[in-house]
Amino acid sequence: MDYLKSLYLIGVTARIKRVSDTLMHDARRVYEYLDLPIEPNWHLVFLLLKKEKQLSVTEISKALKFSHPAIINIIKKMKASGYVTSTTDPEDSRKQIVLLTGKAHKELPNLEAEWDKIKIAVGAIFHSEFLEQLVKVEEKITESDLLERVIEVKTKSNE
Amino acid sequence: MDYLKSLYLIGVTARIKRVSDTLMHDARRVYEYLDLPIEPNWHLVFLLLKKEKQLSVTEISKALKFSHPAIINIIKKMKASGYVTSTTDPEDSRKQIVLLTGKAHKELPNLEAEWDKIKIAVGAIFHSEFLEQLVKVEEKITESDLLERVIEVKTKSNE
DNA sequence: ACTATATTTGTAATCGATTACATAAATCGT
DNA sequence: ACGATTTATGTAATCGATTACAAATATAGT
Repeated sequence: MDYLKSLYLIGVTARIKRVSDTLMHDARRVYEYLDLPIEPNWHLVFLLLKKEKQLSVTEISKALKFSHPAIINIIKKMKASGYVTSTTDPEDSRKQIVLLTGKAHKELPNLEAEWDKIKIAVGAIFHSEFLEQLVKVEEKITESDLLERVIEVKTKSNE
Repeated sequence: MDYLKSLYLIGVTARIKRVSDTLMHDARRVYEYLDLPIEPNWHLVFLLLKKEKQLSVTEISKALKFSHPAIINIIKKMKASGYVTSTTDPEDSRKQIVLLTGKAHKELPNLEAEWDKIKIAVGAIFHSEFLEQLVKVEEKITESDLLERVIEVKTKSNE
């Protein structure tokens, strides 16, 4: 009864987008419900900076695979909320070095307790079999993206 | 070396979004490359209307799981390109009945030949094992969304 | 040393789609 | 039959993120 599912390969892109959008939307609702004083996106920045101590904007954008303007925007908001500070790199004055504040470190244990709850809920939706398949899809896309594959198909069809 | 992958369940949402965004973006590039006179989104509307002959805006939005303003926008553009027409339902003057034009039916075979190429390329990225896992994820989300699951986890943790 | 190129950051414009809001028409309950 | 509610379409505002553009600094090649 699900039209998109009935299309198999034709509908798969739309279905992935639907899952993705639903998840992003629900994540915001979860953060509101849990009364977390941060946005879902900040989560990954927190974890990354906790691990790496200090990183430039570009380094964060590469690690999280967001565009750099997206990271600049997130950092701006996190700074306004007092969770990060940034200083100009003395060795390369183009770079902004971003790091967590004392407030961030103080609140991290509480945030982590809440993130653990979300993680359990996420784990109930995505089992390891899905994760394994997702890795394979990511590898396929990295190996050759959709356009390259279409070009290949088209080339072969013209032989 | 991939930070998001190293996070497993914490990064899975961001990774799905990345796959989804990449795919949507690549689809546009593919349509440009193939010189198709339509937008990727129209594909599903074409197929749906071909099958059902005529549908209202709401029926299309439900079948494709897009918001109704998104469908209105797509239909507006498809109409401007001469692929669909719409008339007011004589039995319910609120409804717009949308159907494919002669031009659409005439061009469908060519479009379908191009869509087949894309389908082969998509099939090389998403194997049946992924599709099976995706169905399970969709079922899990339909069964209980992320917020409900977090509420459940939280309730249990307070016992 | 100097010029061309690459990198980093920041801002503006754009995009695709959603939620919120508005209006008209149909349906339901009394 | 009529008022209240639901449904369908349409528009505006908003959103999150991207691409395009700009400016400053660092690096590389000659």
